[in-house]
Amino acid sequence: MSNPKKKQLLETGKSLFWKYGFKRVTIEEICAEANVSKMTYYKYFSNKMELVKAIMEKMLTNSMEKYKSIMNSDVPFTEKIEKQLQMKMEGTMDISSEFIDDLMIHGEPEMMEYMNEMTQKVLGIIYQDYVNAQRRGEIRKDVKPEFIIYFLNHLYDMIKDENLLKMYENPNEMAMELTRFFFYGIANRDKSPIG
Amino acid sequence: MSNPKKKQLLETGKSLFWKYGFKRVTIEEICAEANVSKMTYYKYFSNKMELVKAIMEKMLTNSMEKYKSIMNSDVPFTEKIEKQLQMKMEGTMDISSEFIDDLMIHGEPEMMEYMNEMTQKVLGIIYQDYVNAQRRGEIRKDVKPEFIIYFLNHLYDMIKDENLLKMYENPNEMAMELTRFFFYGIANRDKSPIG
DNA sequence: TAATATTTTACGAAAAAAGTAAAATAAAAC
DNA sequence: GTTTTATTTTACTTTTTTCGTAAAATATTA
Repeated sequence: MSNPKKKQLLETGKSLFWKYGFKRVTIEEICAEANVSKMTYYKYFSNKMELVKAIMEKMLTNSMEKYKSIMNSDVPFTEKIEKQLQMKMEGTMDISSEFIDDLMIHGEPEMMEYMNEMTQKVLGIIYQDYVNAQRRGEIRKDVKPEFIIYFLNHLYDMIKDENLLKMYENPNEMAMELTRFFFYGIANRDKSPIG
Repeated sequence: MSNPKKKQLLETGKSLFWKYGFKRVTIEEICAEANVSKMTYYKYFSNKMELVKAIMEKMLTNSMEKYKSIMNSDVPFTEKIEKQLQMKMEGTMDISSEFIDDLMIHGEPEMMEYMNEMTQKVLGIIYQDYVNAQRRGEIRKDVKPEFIIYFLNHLYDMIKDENLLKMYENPNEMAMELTRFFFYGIANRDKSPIG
């Protein structure tokens, strides 16, 4: 990041959004905390959502970078999955529940659209990874790649399902469960057909 | 608490205030979360501050009850102090930092006044305890009771001092330090003149 | 059924936040 | 040291949110 003022805004924004969710945080509050004037804020971001997006984007970029480095490493597929479950879900992708609440439950239409774009983008990359994995015989050959995409899309819907969310202590736990299910099905993991 | 609706409001209010501080929480939000209509809210509390006060009062009552039960127990004075340091400061008196921030830094004049009233009330009780303790020889005889009050009042001011606050990880830690200092001075605790 | 409590709807008033323009300062580049 | 560029300050208008209330509808209890 070249600009120090912009960087300050991104960092302060993130820390405040993480604590309170972005609905409760005002632009002026961010500016005050970041020691940046409101005018300068509007120079870089035309409104609050743009800052949210920028923060998301940055986070996603970091996240994807780590994801790729795992996927490109030379270890068995299952091991890659393990690493991702541990790292990506709870580590790098550490979205606070306050943030998720604002994002999902209080779903601003503009934000939802942006989220979908992002998701599609990410899915595209993940999709290719799974196609490759399939070619190398790392996952079952009799699974249609289309089904993978379909299911991943539904995973996204499930995350928004409050009834499902209730079953877990926090969104993270739910995400872990869904991902585990996605890769291993309900079969005993030790006897998984993947290997 | 007789009324279930009122109770709901107090509980939901507390949990939301504790998380976000009362500035960020709206009355309608509390109502929605508590499954109480806005009209019913205004039946019991004429505005947001009244709810805050009620919550504070309840908390303070519980707190004072425990305080008294310790002070009336038949153990050495130092032991009482120890118990209070442990329990009252971090346990029962568990005011969240978000709440304190709203209370102190963004000091609403109305709220400050209320806090002062409360403090005076509490100080009165504590003062008597110290007078009694002094009579029984549990604390130094050459300390003026007036000084105790004076210092306790200043303790309150110190808590508001941002520069002092910065020195500690959280307000609780600072409060502990101040209280310890108040009772033991800077002398080595094992060789304390109190006993 | 009558009396009471609670919610819904709908609204106007007040307060807070968003967003903008122009002048004043500060920082950097020349 | 002057000019350019970036940032802040001030002071405002507009928009949005929140507050608080009234009256009618619904639910609860006696």
